Amino acid sequence: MPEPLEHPSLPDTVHRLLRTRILNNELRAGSRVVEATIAAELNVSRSTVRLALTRLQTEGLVEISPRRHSVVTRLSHDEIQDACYARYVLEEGAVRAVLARGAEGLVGPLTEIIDRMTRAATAHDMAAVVDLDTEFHGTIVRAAGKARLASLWSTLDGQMGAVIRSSLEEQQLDLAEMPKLHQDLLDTLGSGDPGSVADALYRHYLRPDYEL
Amino acid sequence: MPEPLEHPSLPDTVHRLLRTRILNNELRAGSRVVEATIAAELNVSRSTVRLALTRLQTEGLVEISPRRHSVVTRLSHDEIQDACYARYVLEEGAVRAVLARGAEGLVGPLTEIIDRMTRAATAHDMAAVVDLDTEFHGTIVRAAGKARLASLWSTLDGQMGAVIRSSLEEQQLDLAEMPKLHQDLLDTLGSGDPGSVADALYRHYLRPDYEL
DNA sequence: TCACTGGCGATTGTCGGCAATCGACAATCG
DNA sequence: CGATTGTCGATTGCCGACAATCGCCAGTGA
Repeated sequence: MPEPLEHPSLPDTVHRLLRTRILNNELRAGSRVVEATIAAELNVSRSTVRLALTRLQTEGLVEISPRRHSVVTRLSHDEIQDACYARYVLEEGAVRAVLARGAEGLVGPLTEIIDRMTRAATAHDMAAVVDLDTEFHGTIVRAAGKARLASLWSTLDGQMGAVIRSSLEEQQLDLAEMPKLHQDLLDTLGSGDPGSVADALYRHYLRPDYEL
Repeated sequence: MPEPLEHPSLPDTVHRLLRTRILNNELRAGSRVVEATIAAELNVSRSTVRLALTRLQTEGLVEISPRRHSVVTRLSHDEIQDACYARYVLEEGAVRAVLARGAEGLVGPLTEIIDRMTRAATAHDMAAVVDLDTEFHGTIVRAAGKARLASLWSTLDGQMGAVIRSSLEEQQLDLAEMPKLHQDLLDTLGSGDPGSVADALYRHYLRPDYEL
């Protein structure tokens, strides 16, 4: 299978760069993002930055006010819950498909991710833990073999990274808890019962007091 | 609440135009789409067309091969099923939220849509029926009050229009059946049981032999 | 003092141009 | 004669420039 050699386009690169900057809080929520400034800094044209920004907009990471300027999205509590619910719905749909074809192949990779997460957590490496969280859930979603589902899921990626970060920072969540939370999820997945996995996912993503 | 007066940007307009052209099969699946040609025809710049095309790409309506040209997506049977499953998952998630807060307010609007659909079906106005189908489901999804969910749902809009059209054309589906199918869905919705609505939705979107 | 108006800098919307890269076909070689 | 290479038109990737529009603020008059 001769892989077609992925060559990232310039807007792709800019998009990814800005994205990580936002997620690392180098670009604070609420701060203005000016096309020309970024363009000059990265030494690319404004059009390129522009395209990257519109992508970030569809991901919900920046808001573009026409004719005015762009702002890094500041997620309210409600919006966070909203994003979490969407993510939950998508992942539950994926899990149902995974279970229908048997989840055995997943246990190995997921366990390995949890191992790495444990190491990252003891090292207090927050960035790594967040990445591994994405990898964990992404592995599940991709295993469903539903391309559109996975693609929708990944558009929520950025926001979720922000969500986890803020949860951790507000100490509603302990870094050390993360591996355990995912181990629980994996255990439920092993049980093979779609209903209980759905429940576990719900608890994983949403607080108990969340109202539908 | 002073609505900010939506002024569609030029790319927006181009995007919508191309979209309807594709959905109306004026731009056939598989045919090439050349930026410069469209630009000249609509008397706008290539950059504008370009932006519209990238949006269509994220909606899965065109495929852009880097450095080559763009092609109107030709959906294989599997891809159609894939898109349908994604749509089903999202709408089920929305319905659960709707039911949790009571679906009474929905019955009126949905009945009215079905009425209009009946009239359109007897008039053999396929385009209208397809539009009303999206309106029906869109009304449900928006009623859930989950912004992200609705936004993800609407990115699948284009593809679903194509799906319905092809189903109708292949005569796996009769135009006259459409209102009845939606009435069934509405009835189940009235029952208030999430499980049975989920089943009904599944049947609505997917063939019985669909494998998860 | 305060509301309003008009100008100014800042920022985005749109544009057309140049260079890079592609596919197709012709020319060339073994 | 088949395979490889060189060339050419077509098309996109990226760019910088100009025009439109915005928010801000000083100036004006009541």
